Amino acid sequence: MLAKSNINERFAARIAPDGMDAALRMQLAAASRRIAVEREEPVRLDESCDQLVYIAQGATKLVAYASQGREQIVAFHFSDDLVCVPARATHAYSLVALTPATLLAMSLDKVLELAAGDAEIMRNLLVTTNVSLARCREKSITLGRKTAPERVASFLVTMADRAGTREGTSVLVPLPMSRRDIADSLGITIETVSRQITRLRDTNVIETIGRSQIRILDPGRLWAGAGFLTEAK
Amino acid sequence: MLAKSNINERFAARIAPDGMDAALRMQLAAASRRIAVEREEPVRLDESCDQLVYIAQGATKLVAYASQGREQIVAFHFSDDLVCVPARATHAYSLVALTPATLLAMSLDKVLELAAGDAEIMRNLLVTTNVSLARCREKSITLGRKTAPERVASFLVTMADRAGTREGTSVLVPLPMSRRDIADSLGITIETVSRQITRLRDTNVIETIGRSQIRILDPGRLWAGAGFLTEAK
DNA sequence: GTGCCGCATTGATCCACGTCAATGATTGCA
DNA sequence: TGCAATCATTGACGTGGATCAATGCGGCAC
Repeated sequence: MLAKSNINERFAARIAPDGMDAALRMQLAAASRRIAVEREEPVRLDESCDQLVYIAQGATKLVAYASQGREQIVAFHFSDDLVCVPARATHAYSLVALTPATLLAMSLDKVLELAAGDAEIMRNLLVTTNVSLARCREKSITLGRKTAPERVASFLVTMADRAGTREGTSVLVPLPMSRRDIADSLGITIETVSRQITRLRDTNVIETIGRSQIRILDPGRLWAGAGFLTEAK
Repeated sequence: MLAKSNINERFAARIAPDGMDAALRMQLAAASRRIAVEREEPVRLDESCDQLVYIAQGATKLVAYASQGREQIVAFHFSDDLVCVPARATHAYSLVALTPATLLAMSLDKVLELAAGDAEIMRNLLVTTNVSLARCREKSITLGRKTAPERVASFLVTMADRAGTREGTSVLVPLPMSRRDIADSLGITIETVSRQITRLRDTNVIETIGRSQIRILDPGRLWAGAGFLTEAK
């Protein structure tokens, strides 16, 4: 478990790698709240304004809710990620832990106010937000226009890219989320996820290691089945 | 048609409403390129790095391409909007005009470099990006978890919010995009969009005025059919 | 006005994925 | 090491929206 002071330091280094003014560091520490959460525990946040959350340790999912109990996972986040949890809009959002996690939460407006004079912090927050936006857009394509086989392949390629470790020609990918989480992230059902993973295993594209790890044996074929298009039409 | 100098002024006012240094203004003008496009014309942009585009006049769509000619509209933009067109990722993107439009395009990195010392500009760009991110997340829920009737209702509610004009209890909504654009934005087919609009008209929720305008007669029922959920589950 | 073209609508059929139900495997705990 | 609970897999069947195919209609040019 991380001590509060250590978390604040890591957050400071995250938004200002070149160092931060001691006064600002203290103000940010005062405006932020350390939160420890267990697996599957939702993070209790102020929903009246956008919240900036620093994932000091662990992994989380950002979940959006539609009517009738439907859930869509909007993003996964891992250690040292920054995530903006939107204020209540036409849908409600919550941040839920995938693993035991230690977080630092604060109001985005408050951070913008405190760091109003610091262009470097603003720039880092902007770049981070832009990366989130780029990921969200890629997800829109997957959700809007891809078949189930392509969705699962896209997911595995993305996870391999974010958290995989190369082993010669193959890639070992940890899957810290359940099949339900994968399904809720891809806009399909757990049964469909399962069938697609089985199919990829049967065709020797991947192998499964327990429930929470897969090894990509043939990255080329996995990529080919993901429906990507890198060159303009 | 807007003159180049006027466009630059409006862009400056958009990212620095409280005024901008004359030197910076000139540097930004030098780093940016004015582009006029016709209806359905794709904007020719440098795809090697993220591009920041200011929509001075007109309306555009940001389109992402998947394999086999599938298209997903990631966002619509109107006058005075700022949009970041991502560099080529696992999918290609392009910005396409919905109406004749006048734009100002530049490299995002270049802007960040030129405005590196200006926290206020960074802040405005950050807030703008955060709004785009929030919209993209709302879209993810629609694409991932909603039925066709809910998608169309969500779309009309969103358009009413962004571009509608109130008329007593009803709302007049312009639809500058084709049925194909609506379909490509919602991840369904034009036929399904058409059937849903017909259904909404038959149940007196909306009325259609030509092809590019609708009037929402019963905003409450439209909202109720959009699958929104504003309170946490 | 009027005629033409492209977009939109409507209908019939199909199929990918959802749903429902049962079985099987993994993991945490005693 | 074995048990139980949970999670994942597999199979059978149903359905919402895609696809294919006409037909209708709005908007622009002349």
